[in-house]
Amino acid sequence: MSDITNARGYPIGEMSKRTGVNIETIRYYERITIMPKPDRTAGGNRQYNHDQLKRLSFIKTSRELGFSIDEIRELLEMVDRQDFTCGEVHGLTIGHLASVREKIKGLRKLEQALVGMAAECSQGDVPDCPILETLFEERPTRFSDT
Amino acid sequence: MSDITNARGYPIGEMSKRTGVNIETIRYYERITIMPKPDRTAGGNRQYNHDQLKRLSFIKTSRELGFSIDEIRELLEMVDRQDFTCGEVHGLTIGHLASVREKIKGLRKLEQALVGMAAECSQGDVPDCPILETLFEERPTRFSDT
DNA sequence: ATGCGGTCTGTAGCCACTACAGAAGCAAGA
DNA sequence: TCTTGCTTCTGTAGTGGCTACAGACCGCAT
Repeated sequence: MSDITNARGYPIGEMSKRTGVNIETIRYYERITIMPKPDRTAGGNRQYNHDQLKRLSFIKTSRELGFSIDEIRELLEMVDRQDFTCGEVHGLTIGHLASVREKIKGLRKLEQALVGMAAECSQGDVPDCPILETLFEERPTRFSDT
Repeated sequence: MSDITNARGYPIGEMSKRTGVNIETIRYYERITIMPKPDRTAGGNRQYNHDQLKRLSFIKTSRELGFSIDEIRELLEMVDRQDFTCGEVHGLTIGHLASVREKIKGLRKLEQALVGMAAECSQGDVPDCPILETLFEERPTRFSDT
């Protein structure tokens, strides 16, 4: 728990604890080259530095925000090359925001459809169910092209 | 376009056109046994009947409503065995509805976070971006545990 | 020296498809 | 009957973003 640990670098488990990213996932990120190959101990164990911790944390936060790995790769490449402008990053974010809103819209429609079906249902012991009837319609008007 | 086609059964392409399910996906559904093995022509091509068309259409609609393959399998098994009650189906639907609402909630939070980040951004030509700064925070308060 | 937990590599599995390759079927026209 | 051209066939591998092993090795405390 001293800063010597810090100076020596973080083993992978420490990285995992600090960021909340699974150990297997950290190695996966290295394999797909969004995390760099870290230093190794004499015995071959990974040793990360503080920059790498920040990078992993960046990836984690971005994933939580729903950015795809490719989008994150793009962001990180801009950061690495130091040649991004605020406008570019903004654009990427807005684009992602649009797709999130699309997803929400889709899920809302879906929610309404489910609510509608459930409302028609008696919930009784009878083997006669309006939900199944809806699902068995050949061209359910519910989802036609709204 | 006559009903003779109908009497002979539908080839897989016709099934695909009528339901909007990809041909490869129809074969996949057969492989994972949520669609039955259909009859074959002398030459070995699949020939579906009307019940199978209805079944595929059921699967398609359910997928559009976000039911997982396993949930659909469960519904279909109840239908096949004829031993479901309206209450059971209702339960499955309500359970699914809850998970859809969870997803919407998550996406809304995510949306707000993105909006917040984007709002702070000047969108200018400067290589100094509050969005990236947020992403690089070690423990972004934005997502801590709300 | 020993024990025990952390870490290593490599591979396979998850979900729900999708995308081929290369061969064979099928219907219509010449 | 033959050809043309579309459809369908099987089997396998790839997608995204991890996750889960197995079996061996590392590193630190006692």
